[in-house]
Amino acid sequence: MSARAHRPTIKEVAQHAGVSPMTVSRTLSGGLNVKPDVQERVLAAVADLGYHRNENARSIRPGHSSGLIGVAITNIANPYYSTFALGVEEEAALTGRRILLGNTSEDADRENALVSDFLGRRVEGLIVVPASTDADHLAASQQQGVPVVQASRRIDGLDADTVVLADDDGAHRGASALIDAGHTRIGYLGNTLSIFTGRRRHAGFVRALEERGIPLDPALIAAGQQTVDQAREATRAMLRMKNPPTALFCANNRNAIGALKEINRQLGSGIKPVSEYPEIMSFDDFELAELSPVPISVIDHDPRELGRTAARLLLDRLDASGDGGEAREVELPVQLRMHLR
Amino acid sequence: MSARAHRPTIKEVAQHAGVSPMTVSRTLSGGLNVKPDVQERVLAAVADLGYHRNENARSIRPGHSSGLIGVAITNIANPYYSTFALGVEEEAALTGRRILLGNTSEDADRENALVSDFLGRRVEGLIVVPASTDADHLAASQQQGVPVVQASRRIDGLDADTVVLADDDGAHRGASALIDAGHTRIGYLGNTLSIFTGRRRHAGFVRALEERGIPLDPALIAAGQQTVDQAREATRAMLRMKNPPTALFCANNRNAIGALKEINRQLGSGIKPVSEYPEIMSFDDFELAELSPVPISVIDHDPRELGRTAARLLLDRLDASGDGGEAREVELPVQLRMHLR
DNA sequence: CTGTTAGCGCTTTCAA
DNA sequence: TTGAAAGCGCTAACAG
Repeated sequence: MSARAHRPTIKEVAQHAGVSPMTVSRTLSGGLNVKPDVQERVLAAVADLGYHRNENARSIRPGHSSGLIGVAITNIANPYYSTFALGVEEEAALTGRRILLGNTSEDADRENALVSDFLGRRVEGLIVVPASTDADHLAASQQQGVPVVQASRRIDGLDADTVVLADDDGAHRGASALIDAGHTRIGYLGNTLSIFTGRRRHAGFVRALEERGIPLDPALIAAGQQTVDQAREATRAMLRMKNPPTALFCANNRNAIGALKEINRQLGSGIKPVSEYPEIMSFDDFELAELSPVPISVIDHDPRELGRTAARLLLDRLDASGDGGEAREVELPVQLRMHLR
Repeated sequence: MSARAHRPTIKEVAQHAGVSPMTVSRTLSGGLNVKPDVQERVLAAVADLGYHRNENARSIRPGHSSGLIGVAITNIANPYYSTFALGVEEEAALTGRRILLGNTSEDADRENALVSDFLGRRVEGLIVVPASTDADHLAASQQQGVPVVQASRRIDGLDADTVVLADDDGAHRGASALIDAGHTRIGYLGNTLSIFTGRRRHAGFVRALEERGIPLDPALIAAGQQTVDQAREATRAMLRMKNPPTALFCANNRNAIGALKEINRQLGSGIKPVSEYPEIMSFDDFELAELSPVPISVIDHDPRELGRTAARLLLDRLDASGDGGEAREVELPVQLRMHLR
């Protein structure tokens, strides 16, 4: 537990090795034009003192960057986002970069503060799952040469690289499959339409119904649940209807899990047989979905790949050093995995 | 997508506001001894130029620190660890600090490299879920005045603040409860005994059996599964025994989920009724545990609180500025939630 | 091959 | 209340 409370500097290493700081610097940067035996002495001194080159000092020199990527996501604890973060981390680590991770809790103000803080720490770029609908802070970042990648969601009017899922297409295919299976009363559970993915998935869902001439019953639309508990409550309300839905379309894993929990709870009280509960279509796969008492189909995708792709878009731009051109937009495909009655 | 590729410095702000850099610095540090109207002018310039104080440059000045906490965990995608990371992030954010997050993938070399990198970036402290059994790199960090908190696991011979779960006690209580319920053939599924928690939970389990005079059948001990798939395979092997266990003790969520998946799969083929499958005791709660076809009891705890506690131990030490004294050891309690046949 | 000088962006110290 | 000088740790550019 003893603390020397002092971290050696390049000067001390130099002194220890009997050379100038420049020789230490050169040795640590690959050793060009440093005699092998001198290098050895330097490295020995480095090891002796436990020296670590100060990256912050380095980063203020012209031509040097921080090696930091700022990552702002809405909920670290949600497996979808943590897996996304893993993908970013892995890809960044391949180039020796590290991630500064911040949680926005779906709060635009916190996102603003986070981005501002990240810029102060001289991140090379930002990867953001926008909680905000406002482009200003991110546009400002780009104007200062700090590229932004928006992942999973897109902000209107932000001209930045984007990677999103095929939300509309996936939802459309999922809902269509339910209709194909004969469902006409399909409940919708999703997060608020003010969120990009919520809006797109809802749109795909609605489009499928319209195409097939199925009337849209407002009582069957519950958009606004951000948590599992809220989703459970919304499900409860829907199942209480005199003419309840025969299928539930869940626009994300929080809502699917909430629906499952509620159905499972009601099954426990044994009022109705399983066959009278709605089957489920979930946008997002999740662990243990297979234990569902009612058939559950999944609109599946890979959040890790989403993270990797976001990182690659950013790293591309960093290595292309300079403007790099047009904002790119990637839409990752989703895969429908059916499991119906 | 236009990039000015330039971030304003304090000098430019000063020029823009018609003052010296010092006045800008003072204004940004609270405005002591700066006339209000001058402050206004400075802040206007800051806003105009989109200036963000360079924290890296700041941090190299004596007396200033980076405001960075290095967090190294073994698997970001595991909800247990991501929730842990959330706890750390929240607590760090309360003091204006950010976290540098790295994934070790349970690899000691990667942990070493990560810690080294973190030290180079002048983190104020480290929070580590050790993948390594070697104390050297972390001890070295402490010697240089960078405190370390080890979370969830403890490394022998590392004199650092520690927060762990009541692994032994929890496992002991869980196993005892199974024995109380009449089980004598209890299968053990856990990760390798070379990992701290694996060892402790196994020890608590074994102790419970020994206390009750229940012989330890080596065929019922499977320690070494790190992934859900490995756990599934181990479960399969155990259920194939001619005299299979009547209960499974799962030492973490990966193993519990693997066991559940295997049991669920076998149920699908309808060879045996549910009642003939083992019930489960899981160290770690997890989402949708309640959907288990067999009764599942849980040794529950709060990974977010684990993260918060780890962060507080570290922040305490940072704010106590100086050695701060003895290494502290916190053992967070676990809670048994029974659900048996 | 090695060292000296200068300066990155910032703030502490001292002077005005 | 403000500014000038100096230096944090590091490394390009230049000298030797």
